[in-house]
Amino acid sequence: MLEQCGSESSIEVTTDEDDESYVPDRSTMIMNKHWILKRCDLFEKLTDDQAERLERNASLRNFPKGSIIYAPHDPGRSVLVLAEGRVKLKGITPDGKETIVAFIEEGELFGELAIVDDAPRDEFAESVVDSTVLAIACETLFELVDELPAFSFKVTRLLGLRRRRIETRLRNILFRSNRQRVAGILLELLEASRERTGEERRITPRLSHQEIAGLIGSTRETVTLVLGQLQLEGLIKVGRRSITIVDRHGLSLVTNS
Amino acid sequence: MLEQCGSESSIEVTTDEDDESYVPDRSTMIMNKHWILKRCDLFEKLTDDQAERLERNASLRNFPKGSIIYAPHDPGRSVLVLAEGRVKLKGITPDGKETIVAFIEEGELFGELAIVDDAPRDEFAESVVDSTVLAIACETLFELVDELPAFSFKVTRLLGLRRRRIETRLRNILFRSNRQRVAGILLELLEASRERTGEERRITPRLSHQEIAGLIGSTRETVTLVLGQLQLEGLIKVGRRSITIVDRHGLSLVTNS
DNA sequence: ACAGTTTTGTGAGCCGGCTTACAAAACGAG
DNA sequence: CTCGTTTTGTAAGCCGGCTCACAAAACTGT
Repeated sequence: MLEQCGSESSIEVTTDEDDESYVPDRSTMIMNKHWILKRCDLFEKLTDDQAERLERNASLRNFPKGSIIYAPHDPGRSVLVLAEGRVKLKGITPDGKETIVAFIEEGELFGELAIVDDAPRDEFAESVVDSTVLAIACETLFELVDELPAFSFKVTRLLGLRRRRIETRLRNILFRSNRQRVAGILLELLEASRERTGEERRITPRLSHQEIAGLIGSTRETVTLVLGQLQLEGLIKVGRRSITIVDRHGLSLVTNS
Repeated sequence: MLEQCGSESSIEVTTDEDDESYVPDRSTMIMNKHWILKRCDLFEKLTDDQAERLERNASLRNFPKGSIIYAPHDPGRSVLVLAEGRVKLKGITPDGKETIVAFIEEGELFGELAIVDDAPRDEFAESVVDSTVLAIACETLFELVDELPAFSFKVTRLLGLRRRRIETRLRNILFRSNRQRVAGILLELLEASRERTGEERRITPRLSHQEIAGLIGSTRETVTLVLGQLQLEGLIKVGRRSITIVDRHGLSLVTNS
């Protein structure tokens, strides 16, 4: 369990060239920085000139499944874009349980609090599958913010939206039973899911019961139990790392007990 | 308990003139909009021209102790500055318990997620003492953001810092015992406190045990109990609505059990 | 197909914290 | 000073959820 690999691999922008960890496998061969930037909606509206400047100060790295991209107390002078894979932002409690803050999907930004100040990171970023990450130096972003007000606003918006989400999550956890928490997190995850099968919709970041427990501050066993109940009640369908919401409205009734 | 007054009083900017709720009592007599803006560090660097434009599109209102400034599902087209008093941002669980998101002190901004999009509010803002609030229309802020990049960055920074704080709070609640939560929230509140008595420091927003419970998702009785224990152990001193941290380091040991 | 790993299922037992129920302080207003 | 309100203190009893302990699937790589 929890093979906690040492935090020897802090990701920070150095120069463009000496990217020793660049491994030209099937995916990164095809992928270039420009293509990655265009795929991230924060950067899609940039001019070619601006994009190019960004690329010059960005470095691409590969992270095998389960490796730590950054850890608490790491400097945090770059903002990261997930080019491929999936990343888990988490904390570790003193007794070793992992509290999951968020999942990052392809094309999404993370570690963006580095923009705010130069405080160290206060969470782990771990690749849950083989991932490739683009690191952009904060200074480069500052230049962009200065000359492009629209871009600045997009950043503000991103921070704001994520804050709203996490505040909702906090309210959905305080004072609520485990049953309510599970129903709540399922609905929350459903928002971010696009996959649909007819009327029913499946939670797209395929999660284990252990991970769900990490999201709501519960245990694996209890989550298994609650999911079982919800299935019996015909609200959801569960499979291995797969949850399909059958009765969305019924679930929202459960959250609000 | 919880006298839930109806949400008849949504605060939104109308015009400057017809401010029917303007009551020129001892405090608002002295206070003018300009003075209020200058006191909020977000606006302190504005030119006189900009400040004046802001004032024209801002409206001042008084809220007696315990009134609702805005409620969930309210439009949310303004950003608010607390000129005087204290405001509590909270949610209400289905069974009537209040989950406190944050306290707002004089000179601080709140309801600022209106900048991000025009989604309705998703929390209550309640004045815990008689308060006067300045409402600024979002459109006015947008103009400012466009022409003043530095201002834009300040907003981003504000959102980012608050997000970091709330993420920390989430991690400090998940998987943690009530004892750990109390110790954690005390340290968190201490950060925002300036009041000091020699070596010891007092939590400045004077909180009741009930409110502390609302912050960490616990009950009043349990909080009373835990605070009693912590006092016995010589880590803190408790009085009526008053908590003084004696052994800060000892407390941080408690949080990380 | 086989061995090892990951994920899920299930149950007994225990405990922290919630509930309920009072009561004593401490405070504020008149 | 007195009455009403707010805040805090305390304790018995109960229960949701955690712990611990296995075991059966389901998936992975070889």
